[in-house]
Amino acid sequence: MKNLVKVFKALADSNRIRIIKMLEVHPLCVCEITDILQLATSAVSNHLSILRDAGFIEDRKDGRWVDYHLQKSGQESFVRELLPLLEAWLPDDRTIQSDRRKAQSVDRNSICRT
Amino acid sequence: MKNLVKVFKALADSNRIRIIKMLEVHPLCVCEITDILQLATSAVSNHLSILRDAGFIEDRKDGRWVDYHLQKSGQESFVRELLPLLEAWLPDDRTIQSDRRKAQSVDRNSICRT
DNA sequence: TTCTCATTTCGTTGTTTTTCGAAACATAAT
DNA sequence: ATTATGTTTCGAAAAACAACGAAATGAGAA
Repeated sequence: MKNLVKVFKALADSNRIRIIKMLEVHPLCVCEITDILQLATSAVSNHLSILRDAGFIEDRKDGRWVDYHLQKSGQESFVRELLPLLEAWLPDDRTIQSDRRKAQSVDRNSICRT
Repeated sequence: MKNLVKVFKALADSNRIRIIKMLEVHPLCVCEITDILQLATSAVSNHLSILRDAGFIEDRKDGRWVDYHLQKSGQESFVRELLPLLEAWLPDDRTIQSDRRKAQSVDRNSICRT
């Protein structure tokens, strides 16, 4: 029960739903997500840790970046059943469409060095 | 998107999940749910209005009571797809089991007149 | 109508959440 | 080793949320 509430809490925020929907395109690092969401890096990092603790995503070091990707076959059964639903949802949402377009074309090398 | 967040926010609370799981047994009025959750009536009423606004439940007047029931075939597609998942989840949760047992045997006539 | 009683709304309190900027960390590059 | 840079953690401020009791509402019963 506690786990299920944690899973739904993770989904109860529009920025975190945007993150999941852009990770459906392909893995992204923190600075790329920050660039798309237009939030402070610390806020994005916090959202990512909430999604990770709920079982939706996993991180992997890649050079000096940390890539986040969806855990479609993770151990959390709630997540395994919810991710396919989410994948079919919001196909016509303007914000989601724009996010995903940006996710396809971001280049971390040109974006991150402020 | 706004709707989807509203749906997940509605599920991001253990008392509201308990309500949904007990309504799977059969419709209940506010005072019966209050008796099972052991909350103030006003708190239960508020939870019910959040679930109603999200599309999970509907109310119907029955004498001086208001019965709430699940909207399995409602118009909100997110809810229509989520309710079957929820129905399969938490079968072994002690709190849920106890709630559902109580839901089967509550008698509003003996419970409500304080 | 008047009374009763289940339910909703209101006002308040304490907790949780979201966000930011700054500081701390970690790791490549020089 | 030292610097540079992507990420995380910390501390604080504002907003959102859940709970309660009391007052208001509204629909049956008398």
